[in-house]
Amino acid sequence: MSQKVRVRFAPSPTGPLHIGGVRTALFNYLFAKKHGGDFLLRIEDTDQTRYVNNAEAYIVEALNWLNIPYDEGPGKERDCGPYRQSERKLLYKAYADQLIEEGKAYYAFDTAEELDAHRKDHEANGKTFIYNWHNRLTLKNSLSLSLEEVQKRLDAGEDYVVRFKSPEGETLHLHDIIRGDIQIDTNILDDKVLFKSDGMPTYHLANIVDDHLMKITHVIRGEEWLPSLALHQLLYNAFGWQAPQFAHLPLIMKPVGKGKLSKRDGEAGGFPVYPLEWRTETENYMGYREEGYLPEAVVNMLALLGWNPGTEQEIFSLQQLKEAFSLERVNKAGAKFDPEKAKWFQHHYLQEMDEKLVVENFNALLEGKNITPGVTVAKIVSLVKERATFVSDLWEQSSFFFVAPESYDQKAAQKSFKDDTAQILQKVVAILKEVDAFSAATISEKVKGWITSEDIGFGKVMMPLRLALVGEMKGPEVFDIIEILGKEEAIQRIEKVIHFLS
RNA sequence: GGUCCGUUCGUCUAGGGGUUAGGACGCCAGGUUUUCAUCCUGGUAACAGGGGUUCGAUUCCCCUACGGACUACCA
Repeated sequence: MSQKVRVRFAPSPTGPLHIGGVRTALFNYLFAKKHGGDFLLRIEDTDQTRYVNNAEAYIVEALNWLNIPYDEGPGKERDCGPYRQSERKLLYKAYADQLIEEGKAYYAFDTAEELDAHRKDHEANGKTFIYNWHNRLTLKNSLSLSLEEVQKRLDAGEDYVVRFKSPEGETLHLHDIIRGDIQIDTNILDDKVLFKSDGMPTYHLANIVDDHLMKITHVIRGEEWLPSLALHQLLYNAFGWQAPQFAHLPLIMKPVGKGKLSKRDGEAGGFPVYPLEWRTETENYMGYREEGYLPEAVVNMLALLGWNPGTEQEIFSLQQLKEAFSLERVNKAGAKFDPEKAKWFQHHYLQEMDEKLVVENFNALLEGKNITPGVTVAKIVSLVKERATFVSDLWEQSSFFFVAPESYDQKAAQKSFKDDTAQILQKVVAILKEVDAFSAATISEKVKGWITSEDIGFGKVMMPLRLALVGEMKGPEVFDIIEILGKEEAIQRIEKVIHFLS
């Protein structure tokens, strides 16, 4: 008997989708898929003044990149479309009118300036101006004005808004899946504007009407909407509609300091706050995708920010998340974002990634540096991959394979270049020349055999050798490096040091 | 200011009337790597404070403090 689960992600196209919004979308998606339901995307563009052109495309692209596509929405029209509120504009007026007819809402003619003056006035006295039962009769609206006066203003085409008539003296019993029972005294509610003078509904009206029409069963949204829950419930009651269930997600907070995560934190902390890069003439924000994060890493990291499975498992594929997710296990308190943990997830998923794909990506990077990728790239990748968090780290870890060292790390050189170093390296060159099957194993065997028989000491050979090949004290096994470099190149690099020392 | 929501290691969190309060990230140490990193092992570190209730509270209740959101003809 239970109806099909339908949830929606309803962003406002006012700019790039913030990581907190991404998580809201993700939780909606996971909840829907867990219950075999639908995940809809609805664009809430009722504020024309804040509309940003590419924002919707950005949102869609971000969801696709993260592999959390919507079942219904712009471009995927089904029975409940259109899915942009601006395209549903005509629909809302009738609902506002219905409430007016039933005496549950009213016209208000107060100008923005007048209301502003009231607010300033109250503020000056340390009070807050609330437009509701206690003063609505003293303001300019269809409750205080005569019928004729109201009609006259309407006929004259005067600007008006429609306000909801919040009830007086009731206690509302609300329920939130995450927070439990909440009680609200309706006396503190204000008569929210439902319909604006520009002919557009406000969020509150459009949201309730659309959720009802789109048969939404669960509203999963950010905690910033919790204070509006009472109004929304009241609206459902006023229309006589069954309200969906609500779940208000905790916010994502700044890694350091106070407050919720904002775009500025990303710049300050050197980490992305947006899934995708966002560039306009005046703005330029980095994105997880462009920084080299894998979508799996971002999804996994976000899922565990505010939710946990109750077990000690931390690595989750999207499929596993769909199975494990539940709103009951979402936390109540806001979570500080931890860029370090994000990197940890990313490191994990890079290691899991198909190595062929890593090689492909790295090849592209090499081409960008005007280096022609050779057959050795696959070997190089497998040798240094484990120490990389991003594909771009691969270069940092392996550049010496492609570019011979121009100089030698001073500290290391001081330590390992001794009087007899040139002589020792001379011998190494001689050994390398003799090796026919040029593999790490045989080279290693020959060189180590020689070191042991001559009782030279490994450090005296290996350290300068590494410095000759790499230029610094880093990198994988020396003999692996020699194999990949090849006989000729390896010898050349060693001879360069010999020359440098003499 | 008002309303609502919240508070376990530095951070993300598990737990829940009697536990050596568990895990992860980070950090530190040791091991591996005759390098660096990875990796492995170990370590550091928490129940905001005060009152109740109780034989016993970190767990339940109240207050305080602190944090957060909201308080637009924005969403």
